[in-house]
Amino acid sequence: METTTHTTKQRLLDAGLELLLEHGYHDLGVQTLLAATGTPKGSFYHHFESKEDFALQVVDQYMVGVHGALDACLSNPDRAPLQRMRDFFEATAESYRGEGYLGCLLGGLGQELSGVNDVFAQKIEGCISYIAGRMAVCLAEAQDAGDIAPDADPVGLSNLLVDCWEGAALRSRLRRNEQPLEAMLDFYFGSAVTR
Amino acid sequence: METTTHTTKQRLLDAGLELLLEHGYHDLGVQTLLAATGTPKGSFYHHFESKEDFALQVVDQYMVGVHGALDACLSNPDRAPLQRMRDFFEATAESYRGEGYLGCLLGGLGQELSGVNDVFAQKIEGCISYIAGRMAVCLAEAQDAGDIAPDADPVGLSNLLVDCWEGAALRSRLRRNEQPLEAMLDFYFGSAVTR
DNA sequence: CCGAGATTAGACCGATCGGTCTAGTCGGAG
DNA sequence: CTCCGACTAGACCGATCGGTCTAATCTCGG
Repeated sequence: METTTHTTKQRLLDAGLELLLEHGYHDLGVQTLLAATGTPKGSFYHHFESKEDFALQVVDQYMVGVHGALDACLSNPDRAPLQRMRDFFEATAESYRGEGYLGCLLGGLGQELSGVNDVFAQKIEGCISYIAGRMAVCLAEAQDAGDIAPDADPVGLSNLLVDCWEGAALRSRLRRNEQPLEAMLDFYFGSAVTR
Repeated sequence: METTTHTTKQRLLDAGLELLLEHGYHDLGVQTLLAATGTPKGSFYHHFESKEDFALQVVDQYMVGVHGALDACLSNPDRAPLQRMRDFFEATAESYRGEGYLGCLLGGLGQELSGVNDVFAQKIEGCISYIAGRMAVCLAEAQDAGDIAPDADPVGLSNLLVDCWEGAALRSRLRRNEQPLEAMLDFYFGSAVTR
């Protein structure tokens, strides 16, 4: 019926968001996922070709949320471009808090699988570079408004931002707190890009 | 005889540095390691209690190299403090190049295992914070020399540096090139900290 | 030259992995 | 009511996992 996709499939994807973030790919067994959701194995393999296919669709599911947050934050007319960007990361940090500071799913799967699986490497790289692209648009607006240096490179600065964010998210996962995230944002928006 | 530790054990640790970086923890089977080094299983479990024990000792082995590079770079009297710090990361980037840009072992294992294994989480956090501590010393020197703002926080800036580096290393792994690493260093040393 | 501990050697183990298969259940179109 | 495709249900499969065990083989002090 294609409403919010199928409920069983959706339930699996939602559980996948949580479980893949916590366990990573290889440490999450299909059985664990099935037990956590009360799903029989036949259903899983009806909806997904394989565990890899499942994880890739979980990433798509993750990106649905990212798209939503990007649209909500970056188009806010009441905020300056740089403020809108920071709003997005503050909202992301808030959702990390709700998960117990386990870092970023993209970073986690990217780190674990990109050495060995090109499909995943390219998928995650595409997701991250998409986010950076959205940031670059905002940085260009900030440049037009005179908020950052006229000779700055919005694309370069946007990739830097998401890269450093991923690093801060990893440290946040190691420490289970928000401090690295906030420190990174303060540095980037407070003392660095602005000038 | 405890010369450079035992050769079989050392051979396993050296192979572990490579293989764990490429495969990560769960994707690297003990059998693969044994086949790659021509070691029988009995030897492996004679020298190591378990696969986890092995990986933890590989991290120790990794840190031996890090200590060496830190000592070599950070005590160079011919370079200013900030230059010495950048020297270290440039040397690290050079070694990443030799591995085909697979990122950082600490970041890789930390990301994969810290959600599920506290021993690893604390081990990796300790390693990263040790590196940051060494950087903080150098930043304090830079502050004394007037190279960074007198009100800057060396400890905070040093953690920021290693966090952002780990993020750049992840992106470098996804893209298999050095660009994110250099961009991050240019930003940090070029336009940000200095002032 | 002997004996003992360190190390090598690899067959073997139960558990778990991802994935397949067949049988049953369900809901709605005709 | 019938039928058919979508979905559920879980037993089952071979492969591989980390780890154990026993026996053979080195190494070297006495």
